[in-house]
Amino acid sequence: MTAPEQKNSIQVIERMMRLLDVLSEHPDPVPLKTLALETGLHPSTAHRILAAMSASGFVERSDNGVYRLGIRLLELGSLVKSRISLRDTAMQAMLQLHQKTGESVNLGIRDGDEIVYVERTSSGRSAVRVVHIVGARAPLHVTASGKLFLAEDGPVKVREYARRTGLPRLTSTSIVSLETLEKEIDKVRRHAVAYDLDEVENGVRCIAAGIRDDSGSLVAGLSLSTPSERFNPDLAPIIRDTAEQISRALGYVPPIAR
Amino acid sequence: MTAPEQKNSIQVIERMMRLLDVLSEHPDPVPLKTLALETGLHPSTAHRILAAMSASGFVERSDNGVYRLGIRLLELGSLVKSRISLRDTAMQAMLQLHQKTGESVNLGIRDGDEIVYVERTSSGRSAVRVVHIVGARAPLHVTASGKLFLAEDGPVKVREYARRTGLPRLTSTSIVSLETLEKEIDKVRRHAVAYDLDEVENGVRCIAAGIRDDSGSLVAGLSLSTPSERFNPDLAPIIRDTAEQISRALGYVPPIAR
DNA sequence: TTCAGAGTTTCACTGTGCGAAATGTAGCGG
DNA sequence: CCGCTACATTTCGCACAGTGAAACTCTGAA
Repeated sequence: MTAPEQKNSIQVIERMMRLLDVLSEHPDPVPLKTLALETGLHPSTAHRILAAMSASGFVERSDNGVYRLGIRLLELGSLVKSRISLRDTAMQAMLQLHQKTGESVNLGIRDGDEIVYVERTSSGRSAVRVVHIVGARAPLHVTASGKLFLAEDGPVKVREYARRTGLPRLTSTSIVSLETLEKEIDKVRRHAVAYDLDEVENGVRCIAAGIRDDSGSLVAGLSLSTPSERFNPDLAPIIRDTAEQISRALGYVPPIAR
Repeated sequence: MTAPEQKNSIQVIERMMRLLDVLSEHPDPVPLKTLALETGLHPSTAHRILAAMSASGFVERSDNGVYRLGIRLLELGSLVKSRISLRDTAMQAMLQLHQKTGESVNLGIRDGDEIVYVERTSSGRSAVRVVHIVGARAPLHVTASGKLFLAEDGPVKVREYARRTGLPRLTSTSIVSLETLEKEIDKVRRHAVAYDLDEVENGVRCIAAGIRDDSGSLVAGLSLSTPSERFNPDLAPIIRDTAEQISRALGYVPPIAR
């Protein structure tokens, strides 16, 4: 089997896509016969592929035997949407912030007990290394963005996080006691901004503010990283403003003043 | 080839779904090696299936060779969403309820033993996170909407549900015994309204009422979610009225008063 | 430059997906 | 009720489509 057609091609998957295409063209549920006709597949072949897709939720088969697109597509589609809109929306604002400040700007999202950096504007001036590279991860309690998520969690979850992780030390200034962490988190909550002062990597400091989506959820941390000697806390308001700008673009509606 | 495994099963499609599952669990793009490891597939097999999915838009492969879920899933997912016929009908009433109460309103439908959230009005005031995101799922017995569906099932099916799922605990207040669940379901039946008191997510409470279609079937749960400290059971009648309004619009005819 | 690791391509092999045929089901009309 | 039709579902022998191992290529780090 060396046909040139084999390149980038698996027959079953292509047939499956054809079935999904036909289903997507029909507003109403579709019977097997129609699907077989419009895809050109043998009815028993179509039947079997539809059964496999039905088992995985890609297709839904009702009692009277008609098929429509299934709920798994909605779930996966929602993931795609949420992952695209955050990055695309954030990137422009990040580049502007980068130009204003001359420092690297990072976008970090939460994955369990860690921050994962998913976007970054590059800066020739930055001495920042390993930690803030796209794809890199770091524990919540030593990163500015991570502290935002812990502040969102509330005291019980912060304690659970501390117990679960043991608050590992990365540098001599890392927070390693629950008491210190809780105090830090309180400050984060009050100021809606967080700092990382040489806590994850020696010689690197960050300021971060939270990005929220249309449901009000904290979905990412926007952080500015600088070498320690260039650290400037006066940049906090501008970082907060940028994060708020991105949040609004994501559909976030700030709380009514109380 | 007569293995019992063949029932409802096509190996390539199952492998494809496994790859999609892994990608859905990773917020960031994933390299081939990781995908092969986490799915247990041989790298060349994974590579080929990913290439086939990439050709159809189910997966997107970037220049540096990492993979993420693709745009075709968003397209198909949007179709699924738009075709849930109750969506348009419900949305207007949901927005009104949202305005009246200032809280987030969710529309959840049943998929087997879980509730899937298919619509949501956003609220800047809500601290609600992961669970009620569009596309998210949660077990029936710990969600207000889910309890409506269990009440509709009847005692035999509720017992089967409990046996089948083991009533997994999500929080310290989750219902985990059949006896407690049956009592709760009885209350739901009597009041035509259901509650979720920190049972699926700490710090979040819901009130839900059922939406019925023209055949009288329960087709969705309309729920109002609030942070626990803002929980107000006095909102139950207004939620019930809104659900009834939507039901009527779907052609539901209430039973003759008795 | 070399080397290691990841990604990509090739190919012999076999078991998985295939279509034809048989069987089952539902609805309709007499 | 029975017979018919159309569609759906299941069965099964078969061959080719999908497979994994090996070879090859590429990339980045030392």
